[in-house]
Amino acid sequence: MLFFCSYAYLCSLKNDKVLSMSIELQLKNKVLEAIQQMYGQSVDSENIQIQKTRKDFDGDFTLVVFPLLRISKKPPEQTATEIGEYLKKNIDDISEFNVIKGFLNLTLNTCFWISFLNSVGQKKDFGYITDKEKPNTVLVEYSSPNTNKPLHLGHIRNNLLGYSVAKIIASQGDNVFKVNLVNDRGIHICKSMLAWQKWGDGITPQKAGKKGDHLVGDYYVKFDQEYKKQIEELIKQGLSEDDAKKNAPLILEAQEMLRKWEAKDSETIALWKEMNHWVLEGFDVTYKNMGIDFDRVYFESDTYKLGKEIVLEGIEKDVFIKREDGSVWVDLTDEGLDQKLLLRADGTSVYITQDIGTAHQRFADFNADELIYVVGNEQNYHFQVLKLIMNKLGYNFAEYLFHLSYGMVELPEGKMKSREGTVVDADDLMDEMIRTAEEMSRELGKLDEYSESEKAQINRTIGLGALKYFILKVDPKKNMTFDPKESIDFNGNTGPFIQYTYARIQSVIKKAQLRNKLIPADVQTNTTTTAKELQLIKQIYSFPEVLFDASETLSPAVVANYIYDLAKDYNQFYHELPILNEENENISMFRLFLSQQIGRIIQSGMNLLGIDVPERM
RNA sequence: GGUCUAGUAGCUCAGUUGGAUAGAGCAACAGCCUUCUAAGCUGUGGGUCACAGGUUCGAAUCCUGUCUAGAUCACCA
Repeated sequence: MLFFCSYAYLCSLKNDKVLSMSIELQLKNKVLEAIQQMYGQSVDSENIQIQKTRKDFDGDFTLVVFPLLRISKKPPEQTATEIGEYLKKNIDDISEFNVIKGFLNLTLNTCFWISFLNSVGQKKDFGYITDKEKPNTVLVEYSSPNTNKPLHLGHIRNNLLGYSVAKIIASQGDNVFKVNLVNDRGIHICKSMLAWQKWGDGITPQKAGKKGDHLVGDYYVKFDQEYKKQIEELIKQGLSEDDAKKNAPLILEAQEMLRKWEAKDSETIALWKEMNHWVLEGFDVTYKNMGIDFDRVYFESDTYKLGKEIVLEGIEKDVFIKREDGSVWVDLTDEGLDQKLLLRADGTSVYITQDIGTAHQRFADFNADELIYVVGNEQNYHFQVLKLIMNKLGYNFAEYLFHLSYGMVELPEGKMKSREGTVVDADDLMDEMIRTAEEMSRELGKLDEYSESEKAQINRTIGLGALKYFILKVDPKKNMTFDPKESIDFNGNTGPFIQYTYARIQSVIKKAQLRNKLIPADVQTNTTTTAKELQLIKQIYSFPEVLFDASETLSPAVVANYIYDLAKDYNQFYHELPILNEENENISMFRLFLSQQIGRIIQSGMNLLGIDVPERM
């Protein structure tokens, strides 16, 4: 290598994991040093703000000098200039600087950036942390469906979030286990069982030619319809609405069925097993289609009694209160909440009782350090209470329970309502997305020369990519609207746009091979570059930080938006500058290499979102 | 009523330890394919960052209050 710069030098000395952040650190230390030298004072390092220079200004990193004026006792411009001169003199990688108001913009030399790019090329999983000193064991519990109806759009958000967050956390060096807690018991399950028994006439998924979850869902709806009729009838007979709801024969029968189930009545259990089996088979198809999976599946029918003993122990510890009627409560009024029931007067468990038990069991089963629940924001209160209770019980893992609370997916006219048939079914939506991808491909004539199976594969990748990206690009905690009439876009800030960019890069790489151009393992650090190319390298530089941030905030949206920006900027580069057609061989190789690295990052980032990228489209 | 979350362009969304002139996409309009994939690129228009105060060199961002929307406060899950 002709040129020599400190980044390459440092790389040869140390493991470069640390270095990804190190230039900022180096700058920060030098600024501290400069202030000490020039103004004879030491500052809190918090006051040294190094940030990336905004696109519309010249420079790579910016020091905000306003907080330092107190010490320099000089105007902003002068302070910035003095520090700039010091840094330029003392850091080899700084090639120039400029000052605008109180902002000191520092530019690193091209050699630094190209050396960095070379180091990215050598790394297997750039941005991943592979050698964390003390990896945590993290459980991500997500999906957690009820086995009485098929999955809908809300579950899609849950599943995609859980799957992606698990991957993102794993990328930062922790051991992650994905767990599913299937809610396969309770009154709602009995409702569809009862309706099937009454009106199903022995129908099965095979006979009906229908997925099991959909078939069972039909009977859940049927129950509701018939139940409503009975309520109306009773109201006509003069009952109040409340009484009618409580005394309708159907609900009484369902309750009786639940009692039989709990008493392990063999007939009831047999029916329950059969129908649950249908549903779970259906879910497996949906999960597989969606491309998500679990390391371990729990069933509520196994776990619903857990927690009772812990609650009873809690009474002895005086953490909980037992009332005269025998019910057990926790008093959270000091924490600004209410009293909460933990065991019914008849000694049976409620929902939160079970969660106390399963939390305990999860930590024990996996020797876990953290437990993340991916659950909708309608249960914020529940998890707040759960955490407080675990805390009161003295579990030190209480502070490592996290509720990844995501917002509801709403339709333009409001919430989805299964009773009103406005639910967007997960299977239907995925199918529709794939169909739309097929139509687009056909219209654009993109896949004409490929075989049917190749076409199907690519359209699937694109259709699901559009859906997944559409959902994951939104900050999890925010509610989002989905308009079924305006189908999900394939242009602009979308999954297919990013996939297209990836396919484009692969196409260039393939063409390079055809022209016998070999992509080098690294490129010359003295290559002439444009601002656009340097900007792309700087964006690559941010990737590790983005993953770290996404992992900390449990937000795939951070990754999604980053990848979009990267793809957008790459497309500009692609349009402005020739790669293979560039006459200067060094430059051509550099651009090819840069393209390859960006392709890798797009793939890596999309992978963390659970989205595949096609080699062509 | 208490608690929590959100409110940014017509629509969907970015903007995260407070920093420079608040950004994308969609939709609308005008351009760019004999050259590496036009699912792309370029340009135009579009804003009282819900509102009012406060904190300070500086606020979409932090604090207080108000308004709006949603969630939740069950011997349901």
